[in-house]
Amino acid sequence: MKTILIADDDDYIRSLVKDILMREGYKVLVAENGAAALETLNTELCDLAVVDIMMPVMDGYELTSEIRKIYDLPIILLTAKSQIEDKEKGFESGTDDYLIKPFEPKELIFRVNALLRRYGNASETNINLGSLYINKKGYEVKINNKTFMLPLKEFELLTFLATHPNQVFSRGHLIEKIWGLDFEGDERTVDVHIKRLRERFASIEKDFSIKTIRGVGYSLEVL
Amino acid sequence: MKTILIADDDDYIRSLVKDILMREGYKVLVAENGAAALETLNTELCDLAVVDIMMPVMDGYELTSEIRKIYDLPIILLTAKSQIEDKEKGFESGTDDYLIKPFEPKELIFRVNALLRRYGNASETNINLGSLYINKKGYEVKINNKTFMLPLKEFELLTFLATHPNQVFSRGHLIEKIWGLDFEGDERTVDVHIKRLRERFASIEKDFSIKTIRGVGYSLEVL
DNA sequence: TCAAATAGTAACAACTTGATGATAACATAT
DNA sequence: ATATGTTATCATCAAGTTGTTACTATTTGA
Repeated sequence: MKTILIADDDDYIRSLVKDILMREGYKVLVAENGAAALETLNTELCDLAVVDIMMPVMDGYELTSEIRKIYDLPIILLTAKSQIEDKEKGFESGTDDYLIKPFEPKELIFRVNALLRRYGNASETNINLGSLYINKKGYEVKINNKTFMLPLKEFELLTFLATHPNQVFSRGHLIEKIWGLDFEGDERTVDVHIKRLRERFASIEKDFSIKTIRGVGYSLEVL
Repeated sequence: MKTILIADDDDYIRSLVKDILMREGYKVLVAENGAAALETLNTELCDLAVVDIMMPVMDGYELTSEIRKIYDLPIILLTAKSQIEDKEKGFESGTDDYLIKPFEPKELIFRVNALLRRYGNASETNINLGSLYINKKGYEVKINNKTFMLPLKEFELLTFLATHPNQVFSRGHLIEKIWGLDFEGDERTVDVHIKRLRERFASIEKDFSIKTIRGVGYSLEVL
């Protein structure tokens, strides 16, 4: 699921945008000002930000510039003014798109979807879990910056567990998700792959481990 | 210089858009219909396309879908209607943005600039990736300043991989992008070309390599 | 404490997959 | 026509991956 950050000091707009996007199936985080927005970005992986221009202390342009310095996610500006100057200023600070208030929900949804389709997949293709980093597109696993090459099944298993950390999955569930519904084999197969993963990472310092919940299944536990 | 393709059957709009964008410093190519647009894309490297919805024979939606099958460049739709349905249809066919006629020149410029800043590097003529340098127009590859002359297919394969470093592509995907959708041949063909590339660069010092991800595909990994 | 249930492990064999070299088809230039 | 270079295909080999089995270890609870 993709995550969208909303930065707006206006309660009404904030909850309006939140409702629209949540109904569309996005996970939404809200921030009442620029500082809070930056803090949120620092702790959560976001795929896109919706930023209001008019905010006290740090306005939308400033916030956009600040975000651009560190993060590389698409930004939509909300503006009450339709003046051309605003558009230029917005572009200069690094906006990808803007919406003029009042806007139609469909309009917001279109622009969010369009930007995300093309670009916003940071949280979908990368997993960052403490010392564990997984790049799905590159089939690459890093632990404390040491790169591991895993066989496909082990990679898929680790990736699935890491997508839902601290959650226990039965062998049946894991087989269904990774091997597919038509897999006819033994559930012990999962045990063996878990073993291989543990073995592979045995010698390295890390802040996670694959835990066995006897009688239930496995989970990737993050300390 | 970035290249923009305009597809519109209306002479007036075509030359209007052309003027606006040329004044902004872009190289502009024009096509009077969908077929001509596809042909142009086939022979020229374009960074962005501005497509009118209302065109005879092949309308803007169709053209967008066709472009999407092969190319990966941002598309802006021009529409005379502001109906929501159009927006949805446009999104489904793969549009990145749209403009409602009549539009302000500044508005067009903003959207073109915003899209190009983020995605518009298709006509980027060189790639610099550590010790690897590729000049697309000159079909020239340099590694540590040593020049290599590659056969076309090898060049295209290397260039495609280098455009998306550290990303794994299936043989099917590579064939689609380099050989085209109508290639009927064996996927093993990719293996052979990969082998030739490796062989060719085997004796030279370099900070990249073509990695095999068993069961998935290949990626150009940069150290 | 002991038996039953459950999980961990090692070794193995079947299976996939990729690398490679040879070859033929094709194109191009001489 | 001939030589040269490019490209696709195929068969074969080598290597890596995967699932199974049998056995061991651990936990649980009667």
